[in-house]
Amino acid sequence: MGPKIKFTREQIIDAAFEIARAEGTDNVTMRKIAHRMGSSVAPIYVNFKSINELIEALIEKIADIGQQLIAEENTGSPFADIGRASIRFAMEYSVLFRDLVMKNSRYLKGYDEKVMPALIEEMKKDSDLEGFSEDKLKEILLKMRIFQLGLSVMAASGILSKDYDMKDLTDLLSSTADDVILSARLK
Amino acid sequence: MGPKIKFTREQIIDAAFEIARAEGTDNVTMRKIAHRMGSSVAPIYVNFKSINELIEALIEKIADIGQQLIAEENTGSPFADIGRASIRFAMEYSVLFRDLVMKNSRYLKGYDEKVMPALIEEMKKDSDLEGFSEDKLKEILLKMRIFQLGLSVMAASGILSKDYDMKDLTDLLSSTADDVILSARLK
DNA sequence: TTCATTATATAACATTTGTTATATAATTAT
DNA sequence: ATAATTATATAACAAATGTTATATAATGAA
Repeated sequence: MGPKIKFTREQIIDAAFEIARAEGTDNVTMRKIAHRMGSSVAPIYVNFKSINELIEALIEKIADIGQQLIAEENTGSPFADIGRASIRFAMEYSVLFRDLVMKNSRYLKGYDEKVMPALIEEMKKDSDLEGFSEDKLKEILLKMRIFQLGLSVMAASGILSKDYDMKDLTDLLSSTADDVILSARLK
Repeated sequence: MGPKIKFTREQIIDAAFEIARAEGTDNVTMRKIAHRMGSSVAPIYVNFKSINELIEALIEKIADIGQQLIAEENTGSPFADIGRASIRFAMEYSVLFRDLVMKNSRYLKGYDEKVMPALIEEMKKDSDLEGFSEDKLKEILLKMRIFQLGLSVMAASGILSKDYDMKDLTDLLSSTADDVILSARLK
């Protein structure tokens, strides 16, 4: 009963994603999505009640991509993997990264709070971090989250010279991790 | 020759600033500024050719306020002063800070490039930093700029728990500075 | 085959915003 | 005092956008 569906919910989100990736989530409009799909706005309103609902779904997709990047970085140390994934996200999706940090930080916050306890557990198994109290581990993690965020923002905002590539940034990240850990060791 | 001027360029920028402070630069409109001043849009168009020109002037005012905060933090160590000023800016003007970092990072970049050499010179006079090569000083400065940015973004984005106050953040900043310097000392 | 359903297209409407044309009135030069 | 100047107000226009009403046509059920 009814014609075949030509435009799915997923296609709509994908189209929105491509626009957001290039222009930011603020520049995603119903008509732009429709134009990119070669449709009118009608199929969009069948799948989403409003533009807000659509943007909400889009933000979730963006967050999912962040997760996917983390899953791809798999060196066995989740601590370092998340750092690298964050920097990759900031470099490859700089516009979206800025959107996420600037206007949807609740996603970062929520993710942080969800992952932190697991990271602390991972840190306890790390031989480099043996003998530290739980509080000390938390302090180290906090400092590294802060550094990682600063580095990601710099990469996404073009504040850093273009000379820095992915390797330079991850080296900087691990060098600073060493600094923080070494200094904690000596106290 | 003509009626008295009731709305100056400065008043216009001030009104725009208050709107931007609360709602972000994207939400500054001609009509909102006019309404806040109790005028029509006419006086604005006498002083600015377009909304873009006005926003440009607004961004400059925002950057000026950043400068002013730095000037107010005067402990003799520009290195630390800038860090504290950045955090204060992020906390007191969180919406504007995010605007500046995420959409107008060229201002930060330009400021950075202008101030970096002077900061390096200051670092050379710092007794805590005696004996380091110029390259080593640059690395330390870079790491601290990154950490400071991350901390400011966290403060501005509400990613950090509300428990952290200005003192906690500056303590965290100087503790990490110690980490980086100590670690550099040991290499 | 015929008809109900519904995915899609089109077009209209309301709102917001930048911008401009026109009118008004206050001030100053003469 | 009169006239020119101009700061301001008002209103209109155009463009962009979200949203909705209506029309069209494709599909499956009867």
